[in-house]
Amino acid sequence: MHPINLYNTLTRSAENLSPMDGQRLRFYCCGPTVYGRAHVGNFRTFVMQDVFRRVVEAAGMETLHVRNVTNVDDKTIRGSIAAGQSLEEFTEYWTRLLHVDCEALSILEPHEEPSAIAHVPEQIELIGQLMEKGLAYQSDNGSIYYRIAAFEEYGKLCHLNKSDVRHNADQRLNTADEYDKENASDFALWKTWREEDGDNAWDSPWGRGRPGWHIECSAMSMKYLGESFDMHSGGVDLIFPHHENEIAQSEGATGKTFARHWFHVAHLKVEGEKMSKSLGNLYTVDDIVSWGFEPNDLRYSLLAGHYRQPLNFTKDSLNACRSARRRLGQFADLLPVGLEPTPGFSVFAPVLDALLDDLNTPKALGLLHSISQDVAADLKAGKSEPDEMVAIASGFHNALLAFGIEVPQADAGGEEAPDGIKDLAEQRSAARAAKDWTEADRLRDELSKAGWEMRDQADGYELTKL
RNA sequence: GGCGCGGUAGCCAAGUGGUAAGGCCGGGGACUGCAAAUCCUCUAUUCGCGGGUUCGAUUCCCGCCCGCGCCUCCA
Repeated sequence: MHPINLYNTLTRSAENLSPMDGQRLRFYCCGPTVYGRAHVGNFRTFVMQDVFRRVVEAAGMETLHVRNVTNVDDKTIRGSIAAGQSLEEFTEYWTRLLHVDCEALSILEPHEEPSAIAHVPEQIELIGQLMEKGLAYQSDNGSIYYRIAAFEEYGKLCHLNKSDVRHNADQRLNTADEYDKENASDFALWKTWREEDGDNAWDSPWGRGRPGWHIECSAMSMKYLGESFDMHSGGVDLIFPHHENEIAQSEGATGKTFARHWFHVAHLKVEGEKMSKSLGNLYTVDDIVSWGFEPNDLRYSLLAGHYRQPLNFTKDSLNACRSARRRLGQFADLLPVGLEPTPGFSVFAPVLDALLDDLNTPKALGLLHSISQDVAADLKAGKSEPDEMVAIASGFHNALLAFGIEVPQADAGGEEAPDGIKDLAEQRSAARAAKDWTEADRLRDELSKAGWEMRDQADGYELTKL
């Protein structure tokens, strides 16, 4: 069992991480708000969280992976009302599509996937503890707020001094909500019912209402992982305020360290621009597929940059990654097939080392290519021992699993051509046999116009759908 | 104002106090009737700029220029 070295936002340094209980590495991932299709930016975070899990497991550790879906908030409530559906119906619909996309991207299912709707009692219980400890208070309008002045360590994750916080720095805040708080930086634990909430209200000791956003993650992570666990993660935008507030809620209530290690994934840009609804660049997995790429091309491209660095997502990068994946596929075709895979990375061990070193996926992918080329050169030069090849093929296979990358294989077989296309192809073969190049070229053009590419091979031809 | 990140070939992107991984694109070659695919091969005397430390710096230090992120509900 190798520990993984991972940058910890809390300490601003890379630290070794292994299960604190010596058994399973328990970690929590902040999932999406399910009010629409998840976009490539969301998936950068989810793919990196997935690679974290795969690498940790490849290093011989067991995991307990919890990823929530947020289904009680302004956007889901507004969306469900607009759609004329219950909040459950509405958010279950988008959760199902999330699962479809995750599967397409080879993202492993978390062991638990709790949602806020299903954990209202746990959240109420936690708020009650905070009330008892004087860390929360009820305002005149009935809502419950967290009293950050009472939590000494507030700001330790995002490294902001309370005095340095510029309140409402980017003018996004709805100031109408702000009057009832003792301090502008206090945040809502329980929101009292308002007209626009419709039927979405639960009874609590403080009246009908709904939980605030941050409390669900504190309640659910501690329910499934315990009051203290190994790692907590999400996109960088969650560092403040979401994760800072989770720490305040959880550590305030239990007096114990919440998550030991905080892992945050930098944001994705699209064609050099910030992603935003107004720019219309919140691309989805379906968009990528409609451009003619495979979801795995997207996955590869999300691993092509280091997770702590902003990554620029472009169609060019998808093209590059598709080619790179094909290249790996060509290598895979050289390896023996049908063998019982063995554990271990063999000559590909440096790939795992790079991944264990703060999830250096760009370096690891580079090594995957360069080692593959070395192996291929040895194979072609007849310098490799057949029994070595079993371990090497397994090592390659295991390395791909650690990335969650799939490579196209020659024997995968494409789409079957319809009869009309096959007829044209046969005619062209005949023309070629007769050395009638003009007719052969004409038929190739005709096939191309019909959407099929015909490639001549030594012993026949291959048809590929364009 | 506070905190933080980055500037490496046409593009993407690793990296180290001892002289630049890898991928894509592009060039050349093999193969092919021609293509495509594939294979082989080439492509940064140089790492934003200016100083300093050092036998030696892209890598450490200082200054500057440029770009970016966060500072209350966006992965």
